[in-house]
Amino acid sequence: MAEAWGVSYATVSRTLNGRSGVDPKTREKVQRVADRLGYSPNLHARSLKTNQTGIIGLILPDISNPFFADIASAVNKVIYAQGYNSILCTTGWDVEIEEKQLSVLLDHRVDGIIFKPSPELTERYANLPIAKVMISNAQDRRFNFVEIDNREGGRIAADHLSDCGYQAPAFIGGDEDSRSNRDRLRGFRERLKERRIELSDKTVRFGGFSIESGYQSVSTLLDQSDRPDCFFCGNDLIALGVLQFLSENRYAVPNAAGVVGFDDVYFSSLPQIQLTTIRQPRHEIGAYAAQALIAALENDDPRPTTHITLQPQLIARNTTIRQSSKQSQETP
Amino acid sequence: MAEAWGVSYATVSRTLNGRSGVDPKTREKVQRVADRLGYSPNLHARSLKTNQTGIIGLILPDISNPFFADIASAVNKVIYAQGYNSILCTTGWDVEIEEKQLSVLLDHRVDGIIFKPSPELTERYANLPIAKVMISNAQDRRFNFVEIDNREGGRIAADHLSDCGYQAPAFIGGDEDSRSNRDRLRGFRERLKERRIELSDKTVRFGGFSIESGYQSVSTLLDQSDRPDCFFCGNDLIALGVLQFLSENRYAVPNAAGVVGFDDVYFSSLPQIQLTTIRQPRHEIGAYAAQALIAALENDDPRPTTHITLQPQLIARNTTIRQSSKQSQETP
DNA sequence: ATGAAAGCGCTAACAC
DNA sequence: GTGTTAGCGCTTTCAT
Repeated sequence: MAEAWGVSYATVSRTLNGRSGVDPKTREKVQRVADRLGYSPNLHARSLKTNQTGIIGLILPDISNPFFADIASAVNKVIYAQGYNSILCTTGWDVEIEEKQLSVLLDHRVDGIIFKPSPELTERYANLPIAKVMISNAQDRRFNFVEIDNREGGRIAADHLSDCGYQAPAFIGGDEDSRSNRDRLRGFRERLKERRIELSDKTVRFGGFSIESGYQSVSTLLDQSDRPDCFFCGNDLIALGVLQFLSENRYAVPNAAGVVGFDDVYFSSLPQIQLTTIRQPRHEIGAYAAQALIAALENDDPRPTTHITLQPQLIARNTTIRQSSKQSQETP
Repeated sequence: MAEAWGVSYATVSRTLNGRSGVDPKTREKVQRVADRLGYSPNLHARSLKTNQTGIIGLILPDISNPFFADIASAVNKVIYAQGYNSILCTTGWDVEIEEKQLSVLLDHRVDGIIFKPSPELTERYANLPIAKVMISNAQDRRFNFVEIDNREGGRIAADHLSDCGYQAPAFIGGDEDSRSNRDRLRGFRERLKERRIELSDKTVRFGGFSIESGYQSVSTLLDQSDRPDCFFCGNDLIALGVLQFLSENRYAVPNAAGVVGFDDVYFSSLPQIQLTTIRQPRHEIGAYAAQALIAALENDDPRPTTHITLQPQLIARNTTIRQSSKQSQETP
């Protein structure tokens, strides 16, 4: 701000930051000049001095995936309200890009980060001397985290498919390295076992978290001799791919084949889709994560304090056989 | 970087930025120390000096909308590759928030911005002394812009619905203030007129760009005495809302009612949806915008040079009556 | 090839 | 209530 005006820089700073100790008249005068000049404070200079940037870093795999888009959206809503902004980094599920992006965020001296890590990078994140919140995963109490009880989600799916009377379940996952996916499979398998249904390795497939991947996997599974009669999918995109293949190949859903997704992306509820799925409260994930980060930012004790495990929920729709009984239906 | 090591800051700077004029031995030594210390350059300090931040601002209405999510995704992909990062700001279609976010970006001294403006703020953007690319809209040659020929999109829809034999078209738009929406309506109406079909004001409705809005609007339209037999919707979300209502109320699509969307969001192609729509090349929009911005950044002449108008395309699927003839079908 | 030093725009003592 | 000033971590002349 041009100091061509008759006050010192200190006074300007005090005024513009609403600090006390400025004569109301001076304050008003400065404010007017600032407005007239369209003054915009240089946040970099401020950051240099204060070691605060008002920016939080968000590392997510893929924002074209509505699941992450909604999380990002919820995070932003919360942090905007607190005067923060975010730099969103997407990794495309690529570890190297993720590492690179992380460095960039650090170079930008973000106040904190919210991230969905690839497993390989967990240690790297753990050692970061910065406020952070991890989304999903690992029950690693070195972090603040917000996660979904994926194992329970798997159990819920197993119960439901079994209740529906399906006999030959299959699991179609995304990335095999994904911890959340493994947990879903684990819960699925263990609950099936309790119900005396075996989930053989031949009916477990991994691909990616995409429509195409689901389409591919189900095509392979139905080529085998022991055909599954139902599919628990790692996410809704995969399930949509499965449904697409089933529809194209004239498999009757839900009677000839049941499909359960994971996430409850918003279009899963459309009348034309009506996908039975395990809902993750995406908005809550993002909102809680943001709140946790802001709490960490305002807390000088660096030890993690937030460990939130959110419960998934069965949303029974039309891609599995309707049960008359006690299930939770979409419209109770 | 602690200067506890026997070289001057200048040498460190030269080394780390790959400037010439450093003895290879010194260079290596410095590099090693930097690596060992996990040195992370303070980008704010650098920015203060260089007036460059390597950050570009992205202002979009709503990232939960897959249309904008895909644009953001494409933008990021391109700018990452050039060593830039982005701050993504979402406005929730709220002008005040948009203005606020814009100020924040300016305070952060972003190198440039890519934005989808609300009409009220266009002047504000125009006066910004910063590299910028506008997405969609206004044919305003004061800007670099990447836009869709919305009017042509409306004409295409009119041609198609008319070819299908529908007689009583309706238009269900999003925000009435949206220029792109008005252009679609304009093209729609003018082409209908050429074909001797009148689009009365009673069959034109606006709401928002959401499923709920489409659902509401169609319900009102079908309550009227002159019932439309087909709907051209401002975007695919609206169309999905329309389809939902139609499905719940047992209107047979496409025979009793035709529906055309706009955007071709990826789930519109699902077997269960098969929405006829006017495709916008979302990825191209984002990619071109990013390229244009980078070009502007590297060009010291501030005058806008990029004016790209992308053509929408009819994707005929199952929510309109199939034509045997010359239409462009999804799978030719 | 390297160092010294100024200065980017701001904040926060500290003095008056 | 206001001004002076040091310094945040860098880049970049200008000397040497």
